[in-house]
Amino acid sequence: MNAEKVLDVAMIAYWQSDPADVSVNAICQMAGISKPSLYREFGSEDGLSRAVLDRYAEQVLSEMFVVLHSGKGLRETLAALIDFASDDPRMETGCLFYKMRAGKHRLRPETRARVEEIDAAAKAAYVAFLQSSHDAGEWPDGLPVEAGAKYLGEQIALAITQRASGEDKARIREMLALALSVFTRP
Amino acid sequence: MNAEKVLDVAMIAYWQSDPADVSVNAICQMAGISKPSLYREFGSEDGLSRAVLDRYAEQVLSEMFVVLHSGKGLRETLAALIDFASDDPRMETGCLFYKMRAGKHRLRPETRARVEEIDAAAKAAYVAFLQSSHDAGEWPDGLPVEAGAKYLGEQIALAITQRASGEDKARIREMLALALSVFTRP
DNA sequence: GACATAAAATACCATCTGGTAATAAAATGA
DNA sequence: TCATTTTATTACCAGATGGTATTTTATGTC
Repeated sequence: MNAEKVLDVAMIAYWQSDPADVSVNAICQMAGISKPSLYREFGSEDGLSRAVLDRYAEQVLSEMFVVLHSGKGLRETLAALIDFASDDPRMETGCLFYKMRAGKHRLRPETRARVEEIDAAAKAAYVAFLQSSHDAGEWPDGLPVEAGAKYLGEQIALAITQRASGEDKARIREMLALALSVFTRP
Repeated sequence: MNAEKVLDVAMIAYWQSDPADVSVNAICQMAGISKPSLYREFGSEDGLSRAVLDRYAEQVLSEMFVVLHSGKGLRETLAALIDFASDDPRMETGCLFYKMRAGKHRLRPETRARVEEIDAAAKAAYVAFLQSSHDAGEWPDGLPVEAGAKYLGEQIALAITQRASGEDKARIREMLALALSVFTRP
């Protein structure tokens, strides 16, 4: 019984469809283990999904944060975000974190709390990025950093969520670029 | 056994939480009827949810379309859409149609087909509205009408979906206004 | 080999789901 | 008034869900 293998199997299953649509039984079957084994390792379904989310955060989400903390300019970073959201093959079936956030009311306490933590961390990263752009003077007048950060985060989430529903990549890029053009207005 | 009353009860339940989280049993209990009564009237859960969606379309969605077909100018209509999405008390718990669309993979065939119909009708309404704005000359260069329509529709959906998650109305308005400002750039 | 210990699996539990067969109640017609 | 037909209810079904008590299998130690 390999805990890491189980986490991988569960992560892929949750990620490709939706956490709410994948049962503990199905995960056991896919991982080739018995249910009591899984429950001894993770305690509950909540414990499992929380562990999966942890793994997803450090394996996938961390790379998104890298883009935000690259220290490059506003335009370049926005372009990288657009590339990631609309073209990266890893986001082809959407983002597990956004799927969990969208169905937050269906999550049990541990996982839900972790989702909120990550959400707060992401928001902080967006704020830090936009604040540094503001300090560098590349920032439109009359738009508070906090509001811009929230807006940016939601637009990225929307784009990635649309990837999960099979939307055309070119169109997603087009729309996201349009949405983010408010940051680079002449 | 009053079919309309059952539809009302089911609509409110689906609308306030989420279609996927309300069981047939729960609806029967809330409506004070027995399950076989419901099944004789609507045939299946799919039949019920489809009937609920029909009712929702003619009672609620129709009013959104009225705004689009009012014949007013671009700015005024966008302002009305922003008002509706971010302030209308009926959207306080989100939009039943958007909830169904977001969980489309969980719907059975009848209801799913109806969702797709309504989606197409909404898209057509957005296109018609933007086309008339284009013909009136109040339209930014370099943005195809089709792309603008899709963008507009998704931004409204995003705003209303955020209402369902308890987001602050003022902030939603702020973000939606920012997103739609691309249509009224100087 | 015998024995304790840890890890696994089988088989089960209560609860819920959508859906129905059998049945009782009530309305309707002659 | 009595028989027929509608309408509603009770009681049930098979299947799935999250979760466990019990039993089996392996692993090391004397």
